[in-house]
Amino acid sequence: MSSEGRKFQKRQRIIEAAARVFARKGFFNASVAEIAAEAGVGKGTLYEYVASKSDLFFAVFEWIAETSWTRARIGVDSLGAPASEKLRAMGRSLVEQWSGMDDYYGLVMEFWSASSSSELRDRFKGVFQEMYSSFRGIVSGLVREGMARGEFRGDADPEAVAAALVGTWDALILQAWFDETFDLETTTERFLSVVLQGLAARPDPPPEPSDGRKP
Amino acid sequence: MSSEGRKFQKRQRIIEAAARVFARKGFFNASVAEIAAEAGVGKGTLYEYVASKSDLFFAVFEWIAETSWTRARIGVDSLGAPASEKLRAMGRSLVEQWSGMDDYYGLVMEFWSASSSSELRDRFKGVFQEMYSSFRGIVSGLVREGMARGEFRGDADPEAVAAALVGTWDALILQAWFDETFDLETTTERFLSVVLQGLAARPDPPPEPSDGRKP
DNA sequence: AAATACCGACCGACTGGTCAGTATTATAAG
DNA sequence: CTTATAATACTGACCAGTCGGTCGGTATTT
Repeated sequence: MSSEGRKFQKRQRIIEAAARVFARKGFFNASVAEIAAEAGVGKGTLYEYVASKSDLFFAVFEWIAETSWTRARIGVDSLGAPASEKLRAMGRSLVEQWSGMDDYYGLVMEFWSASSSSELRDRFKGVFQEMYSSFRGIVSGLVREGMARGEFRGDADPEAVAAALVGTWDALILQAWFDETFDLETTTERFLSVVLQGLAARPDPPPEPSDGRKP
Repeated sequence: MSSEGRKFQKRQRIIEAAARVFARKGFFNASVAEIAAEAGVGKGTLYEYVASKSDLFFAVFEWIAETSWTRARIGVDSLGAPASEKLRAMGRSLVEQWSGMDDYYGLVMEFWSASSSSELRDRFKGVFQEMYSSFRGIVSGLVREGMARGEFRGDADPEAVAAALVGTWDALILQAWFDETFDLETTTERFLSVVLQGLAARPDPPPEPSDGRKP
């Protein structure tokens, strides 16, 4: 393997080791020495691959954001399905994904916290905003699709629904993380049903009245 | 004033000073010396009133939790109003409250983060769970009320709706915190409308059709 | 004059980052 | 293939600085 490739790989090893340690201890309680040990390298070596502890933390953030983001899109591609089905699939896939990320969830807290103070704020905030915004974009796109198809009411506000829905998923996952007795799947599913019910075009009155009479 | 009372008052002064400093700097970057200075006392004196930095942090947490909790209940007391109206009022009051708490919002991050690592985890987690659970209780109570009145569909799941709704409010407030261009009021209002629409007993959207005819 | 409240210099523990020196690998020459 | 040499990778003892918490002594109240 090329020298470049090896360097990259070792850097990645360090990042993943750091992710584990940061998840266990939090940013401030994690010492660089411990991270180096976890990665199986000397402290000095670690500093050959990252510029500082903060940089390392940000690299971990980017890595997690990247992987979780690519995974998050699963399920939206069921072509031709009704928008409501796509939204359901999306919810399921999100919930499923995060349920398997227990180990790293503490990191997310740490990221949020970092994005609200410290010198890293701006960098974190930017990535966060970007991520959420793309995510909202997908969801609002689905809502619009449903509206265009006549599946959803025409007077819905796609942006508002998307923002809220994304937020709800987030919050419910968070809640499940806090309270292991919380039934994430069921709650997500049922609430989404209510929302979809609220979004549905009126099922009762025929969309094309044409019963021969006029008001 | 009694010696007891004065002690209590000075402790409170220290707690509030700590809240400011923690909000500015975060738990780890805030030094006890700075907090003492902000409170206008010597470091040694501070330690007459709190046992440790961690203790102080937890005291701040309890204080914020207490005050924000008491404020959060505003608006639910509009007796006799339809459940949907009460829910709307609740949403408004929450949004309004947190919009005014900008200064302390960073603290919330810090609390979440603390509740996911460090020795303080269990204490924080407990209070958080308690708070959310009571809050969900109020909301699910409102939903049940609406169901009993025949205002909401009979097959709704009050727990699920409550959990999700509380989560949504949280998440939207968070979003507004991250993105100052975000229109919190409108989004909250519109999404709640969708949800209420989905909860409504009759899936008959127009509130005042009243063209004189019946389907 | 006793008791209480207050103070900040000081201590030990710890940490991020550095660097002089060692080990390993790549390259060149014989 | 072997040896010599340059280059790269690696290491952990060490440094400078910070911080939570203590304590002996001073000011204030009772």
